Amino acid sequence: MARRKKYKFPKTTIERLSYYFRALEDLSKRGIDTVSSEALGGKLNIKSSQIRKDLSYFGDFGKRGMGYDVKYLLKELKYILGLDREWSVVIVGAGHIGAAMANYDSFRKRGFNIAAIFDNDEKKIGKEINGSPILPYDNIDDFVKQNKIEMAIIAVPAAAAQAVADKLVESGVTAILNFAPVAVQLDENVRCLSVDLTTKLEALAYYMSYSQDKLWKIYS
Amino acid sequence: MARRKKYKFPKTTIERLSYYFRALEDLSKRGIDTVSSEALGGKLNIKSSQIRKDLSYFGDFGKRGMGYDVKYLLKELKYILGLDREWSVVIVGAGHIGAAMANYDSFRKRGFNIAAIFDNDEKKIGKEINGSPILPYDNIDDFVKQNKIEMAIIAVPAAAAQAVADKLVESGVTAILNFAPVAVQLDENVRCLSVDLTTKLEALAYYMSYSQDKLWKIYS
DNA sequence: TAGATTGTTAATCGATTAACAATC
DNA sequence: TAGATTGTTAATCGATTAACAATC
Repeated sequence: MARRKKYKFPKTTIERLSYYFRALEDLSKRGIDTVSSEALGGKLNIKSSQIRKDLSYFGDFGKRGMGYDVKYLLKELKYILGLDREWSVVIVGAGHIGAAMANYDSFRKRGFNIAAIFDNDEKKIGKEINGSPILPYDNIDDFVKQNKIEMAIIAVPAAAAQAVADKLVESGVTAILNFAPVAVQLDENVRCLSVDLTTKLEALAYYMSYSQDKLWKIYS
Repeated sequence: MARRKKYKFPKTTIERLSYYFRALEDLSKRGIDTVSSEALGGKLNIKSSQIRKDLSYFGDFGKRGMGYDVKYLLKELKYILGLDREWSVVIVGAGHIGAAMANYDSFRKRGFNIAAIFDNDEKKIGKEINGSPILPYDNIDDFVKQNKIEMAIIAVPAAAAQAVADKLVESGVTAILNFAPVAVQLDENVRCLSVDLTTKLEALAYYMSYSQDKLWKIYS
């Protein structure tokens, strides 16, 4: 295996690698075994030079004049993205979003196994969602330690998120996907990505409000 | 009302305005009526100069030496973000994610009303989720037109997303929040934000994989 | 007035893109 | 070889930050 070339690249690159990976899977399924950066970019609405640059941070995967071998690049991206292994994940919060995440089969397909869901609600504890048990929140520390869980999805109300995150990190979790609409403050060696659904809708509302006079020309 | 000053600002600014809005709501609830950019930034992990710059794109909201009046800035941000009105939204897809969105009360609190949910599944049609009816997908065009729906949430499988988006746009929708893991191609006057859950987890997996030798030093 | 904090400028930093030599 | 397409350089573009004069 190749790779690891430069040690600095835009934060957005990893996200795009994930898009490339998915598009390549699709091409592979359709029996296409070679693709140029131009063709791949067309599919994804991304400039070909952007794709070549992103890939160049990790190695030389293409053949000049030919493009990229789909299967080979898939294998390399799988390795780079850390998708060549299984990840055990816990979900905290068995509400609507937590449940939706537990039911999201794309996670499993990618090697993310939902080991358990934690909640405080007596009525939910003991049940399971999509095969994953709902356990009492009080047991989370032991569970995370015993099962060497590294990743967690936080799907609790904003007010509880920071405490949950702290507890998770204390137990050994080092990557968090956070759905609670707050900026959780964490040690910098813990990776935390937030998905803020309200903010997305609000941004849409903003754009809608000004769809008419989109470029503001009025100075006050 | 003031504002509309500059006509160009970073794409990230609107998202941050939404964070400011939420943090100010919290301050307001706690009876605090003045805040400095420094204090607000501390709460959100955002540099004070960033906050001042973001706000400056829209007007002069603060008082030198004093900071910002919480209630006043809230009112202004509400206006800027387009949250001073109600928005009618449809959800397409009554699966786990669609249902979670319909149940997400923060939307309603912000003035986003889920007018209806559309699905093809006979077993779901006729039921309702959190007070919103599930209607047959075939009726979506009429419904959107009759109710002048402007915003939509797409929560269908990847393969169906483009067709759904096209249909929505044809019916008059101009803003889309897309949960399907594909890049939907739309006319540029339609606003589309995507939430790609798998990509988020994959990015975390990447960071986990290299948490040890985070800064790559190995050249191949 | 003295201290605090804004709004804005200019510098820095980071990401994208075009262009092209290298090479399959 | 001629044509295609890479990987990389350098230019451009955009976003963040520090610094500070203005002013409450």
